[in-house]
Amino acid sequence: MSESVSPPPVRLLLCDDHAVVRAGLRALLSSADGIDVVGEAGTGEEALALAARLCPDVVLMDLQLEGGMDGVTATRRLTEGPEAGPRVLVLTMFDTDADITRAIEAGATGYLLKAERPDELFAAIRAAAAGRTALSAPVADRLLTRLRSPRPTLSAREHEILAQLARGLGNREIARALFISEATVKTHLGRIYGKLGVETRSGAVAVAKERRLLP
Amino acid sequence: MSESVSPPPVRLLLCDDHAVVRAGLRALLSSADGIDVVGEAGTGEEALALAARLCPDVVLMDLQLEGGMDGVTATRRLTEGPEAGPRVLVLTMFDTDADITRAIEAGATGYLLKAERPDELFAAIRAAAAGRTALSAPVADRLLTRLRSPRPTLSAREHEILAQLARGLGNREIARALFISEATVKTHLGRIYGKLGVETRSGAVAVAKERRLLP
DNA sequence: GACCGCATCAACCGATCGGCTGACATCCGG
DNA sequence: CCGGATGTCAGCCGATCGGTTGATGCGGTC
Repeated sequence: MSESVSPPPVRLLLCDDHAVVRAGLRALLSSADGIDVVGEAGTGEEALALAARLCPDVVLMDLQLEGGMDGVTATRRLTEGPEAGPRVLVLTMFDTDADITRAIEAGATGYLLKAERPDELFAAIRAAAAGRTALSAPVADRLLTRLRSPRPTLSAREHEILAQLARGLGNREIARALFISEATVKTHLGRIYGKLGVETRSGAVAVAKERRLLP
Repeated sequence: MSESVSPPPVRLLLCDDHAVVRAGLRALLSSADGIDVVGEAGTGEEALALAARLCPDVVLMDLQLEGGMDGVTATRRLTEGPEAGPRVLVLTMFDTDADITRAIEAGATGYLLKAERPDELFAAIRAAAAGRTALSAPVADRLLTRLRSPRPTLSAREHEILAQLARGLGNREIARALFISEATVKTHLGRIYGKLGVETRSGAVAVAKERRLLP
């Protein structure tokens, strides 16, 4: 090695809406070499404010946040903009296609599952600080599967239809809600069924909730 | 006080399917006086086996467990039986009516949210060890609200119907799946609609997913 | 300009759903 | 022993759904 002294520690900001989990992570990470937890946030807004003030190298972000801003939005806000923001490492419970996609599109440097072993977490944080991507094995799997057989994505209009559907509305009511004719609603529904691989409205709602296509 | 020496520490068993959270909790609790983490389990089955071997005073149980046995079942198994088993303190993310009810029915001594402050967690663990009940404030709120205006609860059979409904099955298919007649399915569905306050199957699925009445 | 995806609409038809009434058996607690 | 809750089943009917075919207009892209 050309380095004789240890490199500066990674400055880390925690963002998770569960205080217990946050405290647990802080306690856990304090035992890891080269990682300094410089702050914790319980909401997306707090994370943005603290990041601006503390200039951490890495933000460890949970995607599921209570209240206003969700983790994806917070990630986007942290990484957008011209100046070099912090790297965002997503740490979450779910390896859903939609979650992974949105997080990566939002600028996340890595995507880890909470089911991962703790030393993987340490390694991923250091990797993220160096700008390298870190993915949990199941996440990487899903990405590759996706690339092999690209999933049809719902159009914006189809999402709106789906949202109304999930409220239990009938075709006529959906039509009125969106200012279109009943016939159009049926056309959209047919396409949605096709894309989601279902045959009924209930099935569509179930799949939509499953893949978190709806708020 | 009549005690001049500190009481024996609480022997605690962790059960959570996320390794990172588990490690975090262990690290966090190691800083608390009078609490000894004697083991961790990642599944319900593991929790039962370890509890039998380690005889912990308290099991800290997550309700959402991957794989076979869910947290409610594990709790029931731990607390049922004639001999004095461990106290089970539920630590979970959701303060849903259904979750709370089922956990308490299964024999949980307390119900804490992961959003709680860490020192509340410490206090709750000591309370549970002493056999006292510990509830997070939002949980207690919900229980009281429930008592004031009792919600209609779905019967076991209605839950099964709902589960099939959420798979997108038609009445005939649900009937075949549950070995009953189509007429019966319709009868159940009608009652489910009434209890959930909806008028369509899609609405029922949406509400069910909302209230986490389904796995 | 031709092509294609997306959104829009119409009309039709068979299958299914939702609501209704009424019935019977079981089980449990007062 | 009787009521209440639950689970089971039947028949009826209007409303709705799901699928189909076919058509129009609009915005991009090659």
